[in-house]
Amino acid sequence: MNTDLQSTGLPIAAVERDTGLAKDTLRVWERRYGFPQPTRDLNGERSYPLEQVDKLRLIRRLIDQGLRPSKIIGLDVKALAGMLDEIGKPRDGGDPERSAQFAAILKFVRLHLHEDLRRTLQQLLMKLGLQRFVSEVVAPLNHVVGDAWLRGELEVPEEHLYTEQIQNILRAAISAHTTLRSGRPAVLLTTFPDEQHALGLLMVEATITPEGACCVSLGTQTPLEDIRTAASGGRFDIVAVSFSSAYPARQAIDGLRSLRSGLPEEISLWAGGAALHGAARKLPGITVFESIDALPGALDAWRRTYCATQA
Amino acid sequence: MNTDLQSTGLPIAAVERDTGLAKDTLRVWERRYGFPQPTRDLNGERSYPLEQVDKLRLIRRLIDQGLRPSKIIGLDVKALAGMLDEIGKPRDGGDPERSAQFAAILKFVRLHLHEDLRRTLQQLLMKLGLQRFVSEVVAPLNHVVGDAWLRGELEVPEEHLYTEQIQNILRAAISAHTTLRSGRPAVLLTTFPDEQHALGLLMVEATITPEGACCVSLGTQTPLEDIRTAASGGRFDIVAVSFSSAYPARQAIDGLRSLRSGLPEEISLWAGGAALHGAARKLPGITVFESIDALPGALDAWRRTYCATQA
DNA sequence: GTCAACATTTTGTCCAGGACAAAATATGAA
DNA sequence: TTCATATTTTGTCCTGGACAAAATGTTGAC
Repeated sequence: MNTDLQSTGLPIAAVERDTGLAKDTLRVWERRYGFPQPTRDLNGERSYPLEQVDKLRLIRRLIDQGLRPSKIIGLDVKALAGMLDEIGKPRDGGDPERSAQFAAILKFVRLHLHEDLRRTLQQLLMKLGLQRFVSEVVAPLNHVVGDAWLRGELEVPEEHLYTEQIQNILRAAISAHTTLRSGRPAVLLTTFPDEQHALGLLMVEATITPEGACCVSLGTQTPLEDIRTAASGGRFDIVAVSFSSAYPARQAIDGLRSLRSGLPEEISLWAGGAALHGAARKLPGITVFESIDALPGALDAWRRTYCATQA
Repeated sequence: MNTDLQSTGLPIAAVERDTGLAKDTLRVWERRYGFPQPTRDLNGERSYPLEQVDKLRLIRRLIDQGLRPSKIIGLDVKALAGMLDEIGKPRDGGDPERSAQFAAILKFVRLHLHEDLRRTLQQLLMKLGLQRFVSEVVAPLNHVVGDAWLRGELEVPEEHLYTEQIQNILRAAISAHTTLRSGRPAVLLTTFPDEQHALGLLMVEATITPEGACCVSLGTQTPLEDIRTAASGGRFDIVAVSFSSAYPARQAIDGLRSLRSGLPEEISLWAGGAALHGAARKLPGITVFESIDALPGALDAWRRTYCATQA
């Protein structure tokens, strides 16, 4: 930990934490591509200037979007930011009133106006109801915030503030729907070991709890084997797993296949999240969600298949 | 990711994730102490047998408790488990009825009886009220669960289940106390970059929100510099930081001192958590909490100092 | 045209073993 | 006791080589 809050450069371990790039990767990039090019401190250890760390962050985001290091590592910060803009664009295009609201919310996040943020979200929740709030506000807002973060327009605490507030509102709303003790289906929610994002799980829970499903969330990062035993032992009907956009698609697919084969046939496996777009056909026996809106329909379908009576 | 759910040995990266011991550390222990002694796979890469990983986990826990690698790395699993038992003992010793309740809760956690777990906690919350629930149930339960986890009596998903349920209950209860728009003091809650545990923050929030404080949580892992700017820019009166027992004491102390010096004098800095026990005198200008029970008193003291009128 | 099989390049992670500063402990003085 | 100083322990960093897995490019069959 730096003794000064102001420091001229970060040690390699801090850069690893900040950018998510492994120490080995940072060193091998330096060797291969000549970037980053940290200065050395008195002990001959790498010290990364803040601008280089910023650029590394941008590069990291672009790689998560499918670009390759060698293609982009030589570009300057402006060009990288431009590419992220391009990628962020194809979204949006909804109701202009809603868009304006999103812009306002983003402003609240940026200016740390937590009161206004909370109030605005709460009002939207009241107006729309939980399910529409999730699909029409939270989901697109995640994209807006994600894009802003991608472009470096948000700092860490802003992103945290946003996530916390959304979580608070969703959790509160979910717990207001006092679930049926033994609602069906019983759904086990969690993520794979390298996935830290819990928001997707909450969105799922918020969408299907009002439909009478009985959700139990294990939070993030549950080992595969443990998901299997928890699902089998807990009389669950469905295991639902979510993946954020940064999660490696291959790892998700392999993991899901492996989990599917280890799970009793009568337990359904549901999966969704940005990492799985277009991967449905590679995952036989698994219900892949391209959008959160598909959840209620899938729930109905499940009930028609497995239950004589509707809930 | 392993293709098989069953595998004979884990690669070094998986062991790093599982045990929290850096790859470099694993390799240097092997060189110095002869343990762990992984087999090699076809590519000559380390493959750690599960028993060795289990032992590493125990060693990790003991090191977190202040023991040193060279003293314990040669012991067998049984001896290590025994030492953890010793350390876990000095707790307990409360109301026998309450102890029985804790044992029951622990059983629910172990057996994944989420319904019973939720119901029992909810009942205790109703009976005791939020503040007493936190100090008389959540705090000691954390110890009980933490000790069980330390001894390897709980698996990952059980620990997750417990944490999730407590979080759900606390968040719901907190949001029921619709905070005064501009309650005083305004408190910014967060943790340092290497601290992932959010439960401490929620406990603080649950304890002081009913007292009329206005809490904003940034969640875990906010960079020091960002805490500073967020606090200064957001008109906060108090910054509160929590540390779990695994957090390195030195790092906490250095970080707090640094944060204190970077923060305007009129903003108070509060800190608490297992990592800080007995560290109060090393932290002048910082309010260090040995127990969650001290929070309401400190809040009163703050109000007497900084406000003419009580809230 | 799509798809599968194969060849090539790119890329991340692993390895060894040396070095060294920071943390923990032991030792001695006030 | 409490402080300052020496010694040991311990985690992290270093270099530069190696190589498998992933991504991409190519070919040929359908």
